[in-house]
Amino acid sequence: MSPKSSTIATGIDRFLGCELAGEIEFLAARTRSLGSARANALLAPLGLKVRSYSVLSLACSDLSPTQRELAEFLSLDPSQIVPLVDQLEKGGFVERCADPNDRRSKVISATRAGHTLYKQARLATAKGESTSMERLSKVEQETLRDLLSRIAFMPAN
Amino acid sequence: MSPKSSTIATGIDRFLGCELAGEIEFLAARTRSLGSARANALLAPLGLKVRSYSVLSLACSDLSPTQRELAEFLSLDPSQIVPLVDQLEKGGFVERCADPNDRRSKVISATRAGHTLYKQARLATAKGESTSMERLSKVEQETLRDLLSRIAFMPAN
DNA sequence: ACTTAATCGTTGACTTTTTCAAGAGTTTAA
DNA sequence: TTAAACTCTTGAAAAAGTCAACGATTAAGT
Repeated sequence: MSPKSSTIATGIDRFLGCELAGEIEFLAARTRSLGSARANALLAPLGLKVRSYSVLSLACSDLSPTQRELAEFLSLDPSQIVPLVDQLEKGGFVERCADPNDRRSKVISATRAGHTLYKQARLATAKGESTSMERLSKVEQETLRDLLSRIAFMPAN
Repeated sequence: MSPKSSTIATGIDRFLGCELAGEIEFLAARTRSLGSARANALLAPLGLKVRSYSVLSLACSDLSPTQRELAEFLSLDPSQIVPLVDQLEKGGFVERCADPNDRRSKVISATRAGHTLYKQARLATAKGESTSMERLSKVEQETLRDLLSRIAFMPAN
């Protein structure tokens, strides 16, 4: 047995010590790439992708997000939100409601069916996340979440 | 003064407590998005983007990566490496060398000019990274790097 | 040795994602 | 009341991602 024991050797181990592997932007990119591939696979049976899942998640919150807010929070162009909401609306999972405070905006809220779908989808992403994090202890997982959230919401400056 | 004091209010603060904001995959996506936008802006004067910078970085290591290895390490399709190396080669920063062990492979290595360019580029990305991480202490930064690198290199399973 | 299967870089076609400018309707400020 | 700013939407164009196939080369099976 030339590789250690448990996991499959990927062949990139010899790059682990290189300078690039120490840059958080690179690490974040790889983390996202692996994570979203996994999440997409788990969400596919529900007819969702990571993007549409994210919109559904916010629509299921009690925060009544506008499309503009969805775009900013999800790091997307406002024009990218349109087809995402279109598709969820077509499936009957989400509704565009008039914003009482500002008739320019449209507030996205989940229907009953949307909430039901989200419950299942959330289980899928939670499963993916626990797979991604399986090499970290519970405490480490919370630390990671905290540190990441502190740099993920920096103002544009 | 309605916003606190220092930093610009982005308007997404009210979403910080939502369920999605607690998912690492989402946090990694936002981190990458902010980070690569900043890095691209800093690398642009050098004629590089994050992608080409990453290839150059590995070419400057003493690891003699093949294109296949570059693809795997950078989470890209092998066919995406081709134009990246083409461009760097055209600029005289990188060379495709025959792999003595396997004539199918091509080893990518940096030229003198490539090393020079990389030194400057590395300064740019380091500056971007320190901006990204400015809300974290030095110890926290190292913790984040360690935790992320442990989940960023999981085997495919 | 010889055939078969697998791998590497490359190309080309195709889909998806990203980016950007502009338009119609609405709100805010002057 | 006009002008400027903002929201959603559309459409076009560029960039990125996916995938199958090819020639050249290596590895495996017999």
